Amino acid sequence: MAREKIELKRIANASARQVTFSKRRKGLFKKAEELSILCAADVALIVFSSTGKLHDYSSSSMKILDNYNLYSSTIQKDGRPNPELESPDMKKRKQQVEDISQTLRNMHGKELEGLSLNDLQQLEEQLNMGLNCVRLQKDEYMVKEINGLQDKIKEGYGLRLENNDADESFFIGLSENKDPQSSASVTSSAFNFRLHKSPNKDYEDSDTSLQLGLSSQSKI
Amino acid sequence: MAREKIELKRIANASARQVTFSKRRKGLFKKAEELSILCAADVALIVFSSTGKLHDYSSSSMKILDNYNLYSSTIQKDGRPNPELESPDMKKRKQQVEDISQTLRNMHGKELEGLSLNDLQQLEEQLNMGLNCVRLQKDEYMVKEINGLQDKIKEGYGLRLENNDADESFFIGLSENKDPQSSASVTSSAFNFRLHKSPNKDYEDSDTSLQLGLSSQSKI
DNA sequence: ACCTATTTATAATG
DNA sequence: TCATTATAAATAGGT
Repeated sequence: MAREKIELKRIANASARQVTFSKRRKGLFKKAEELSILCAADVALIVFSSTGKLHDYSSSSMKILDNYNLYSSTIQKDGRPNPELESPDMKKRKQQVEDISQTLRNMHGKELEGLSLNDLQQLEEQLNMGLNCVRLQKDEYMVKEINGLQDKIKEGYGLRLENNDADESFFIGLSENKDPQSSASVTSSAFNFRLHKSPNKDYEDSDTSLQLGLSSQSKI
Repeated sequence: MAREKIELKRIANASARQVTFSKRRKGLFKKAEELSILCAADVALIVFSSTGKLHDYSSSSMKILDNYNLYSSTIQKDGRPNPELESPDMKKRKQQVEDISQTLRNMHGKELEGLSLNDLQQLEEQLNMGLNCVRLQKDEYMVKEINGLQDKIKEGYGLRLENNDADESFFIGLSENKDPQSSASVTSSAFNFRLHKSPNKDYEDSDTSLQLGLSSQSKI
């Protein structure tokens, strides 16, 4: 649109390229604004010059982007996001991950050095309560399993003995505990069966390396 | 740029506005691409029509935006981000928070229903190990404190008795344990002093509501 | 930065 | 949406 038509390819001369960049960038931003006004559209535009300088425009209703998410789009040449220009939203999310991970590491007994005595006692209490719940759940699980197996065996008995007087004393009487909070000090009475474990290791002393999170869950 | 000049304001007629939107959007995207090619610039452009439809362009070196962060910029009119158009990066981060939170809830003995017996045993083991570490750290903390106090008292004695034969049998002999892993089964030997607690509650039965995370840390 | 010949974009219309 | 076309706007090259 000028004295002569130019080919659509990178302008070789660096200073000519810079001049053209300035002119066309201005034009592009103007057109972006016109579009947003004339057509009531939301427009957001980011331009990096070849020297790396950032220019951006966003229409009023997208102004939120300015301090929200648009800056999170500012990827550097290498494809990594620029943390300087990260959105507050992403920053918040990252901080959240960091905080929870720290709590989780503490619950695994790691990085306790900075904690006060009060923190440590709270932590101990939480771990104790968690442990209680887990043991109760484990008990419940196993009680169900055992009852199921007993039912199966009984059934087999019934078939073979044609519903005659089978020796019921074979079976343990187990009742399922629905409410984990109802039995007070279950800690020591909890089953401690070992499954899938080599028998020569004591439970409390197991040197199984600390698993941070269960198999299906994220690493810290 | 046409038969006649138009005023820079929202086009009143809806269908005329739609036509102009189509034409000008096409022009804007063309100019954006030209700028990126001619000037070796990185350009990213997002346009929402007034009907809410999304159009976007990004130059090749910003293509990363397509599956990275640009879509996280797509805020809806109400200012909330649209989860549909969230960046994979943000999705990943959110999932991470969700996963870790789930692990943390499990460690607090919550939402155990879906876990297998194996999961429950792993969890129990982790909690046991964490508890050991926390108790060791607490012991260490208190041993230091006690030693410090004893030193202070000794000092006072020394001043008052002018370094004469004070009754040293008053002091407990305590050694600091630097390595938490070195003493094997500390669980039952750990101190269980209660600080900042009402004395009428038993430790194991405490109905203190479950605190998810320490005071300085995030809620789940 | 400005100038201006020329190209390009596009408003109105069909 | 597509095509036409008169006109406005953008801009390449020169200063």
